Amino acid sequence: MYSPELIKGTLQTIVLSLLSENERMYGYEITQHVKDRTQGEIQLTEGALYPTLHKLEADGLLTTEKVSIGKRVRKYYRLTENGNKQANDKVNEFRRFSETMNDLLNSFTPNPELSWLS
Amino acid sequence: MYSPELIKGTLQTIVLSLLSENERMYGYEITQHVKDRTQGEIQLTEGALYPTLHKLEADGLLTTEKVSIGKRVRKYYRLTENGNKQANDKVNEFRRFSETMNDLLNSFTPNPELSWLS
DNA sequence: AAATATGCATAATATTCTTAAGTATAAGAT
DNA sequence: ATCTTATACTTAAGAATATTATGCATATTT
Repeated sequence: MYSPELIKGTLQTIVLSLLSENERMYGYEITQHVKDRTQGEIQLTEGALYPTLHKLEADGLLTTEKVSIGKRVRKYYRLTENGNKQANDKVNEFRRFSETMNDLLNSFTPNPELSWLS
Repeated sequence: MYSPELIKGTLQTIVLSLLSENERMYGYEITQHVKDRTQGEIQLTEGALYPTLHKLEADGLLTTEKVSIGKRVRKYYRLTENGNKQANDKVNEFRRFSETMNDLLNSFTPNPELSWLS
């Protein structure tokens, strides 16, 4: 697992991009999808995911539909047009950001013994 | 500029990696260095940077020395041994994370018109 | 029958950042 | 000379976002 600070700020990007590939998904499905696709390296917690989904819905980027599965109710999320635009923007931004960061860290070579260490 | 959430959690990584390349640096120098090297795409704010430097020092990852420049006092930061280890760890972690994320977003192709949009 | 998996929600807390204000010296422009 | 911008550090208030924990309930596996 990655230290949690790193994942911060990428949750919306992850959710929107997954919903761009899949017509509709529900919360639990999203957590499993991410876990599987990252070999367990990114595990979304419910306490972070659900509030985020609610916020994206409130912002008009997602719509919901409830579907009964037996006695349980599943809540599916689907992108709006605006949500799709945001998905494009967010994913592109992350890719640019990750390049910028890697450039910035590029001159860095792990060195266990720097001469000037105190 | 990137949306601030994205940069969250990378500040320590940035600071530690820069101090791994440069024997010692002071706060303002770090902000300028990052700004220059990222073409202004990442601009550290003082309100974020200085508390972080103080925390890293409190955690024993950095040491400080004050140097008088005329009437002003400049505070230089330098890695400790532990700080250097953390620098290695943090940079490696970010690189892995950025790969994981890019894999996760990989199947994503920007598409302005998904058939199922609501 | 018990344990695990599925499924959603929210409150309390912690972390980390933004924004803003305060303080002060140095350098460049008008 | 004076004003503006750059240099340089600090801290407080507030916002945003996540962690941790709790609660509730059904379904499946052992």
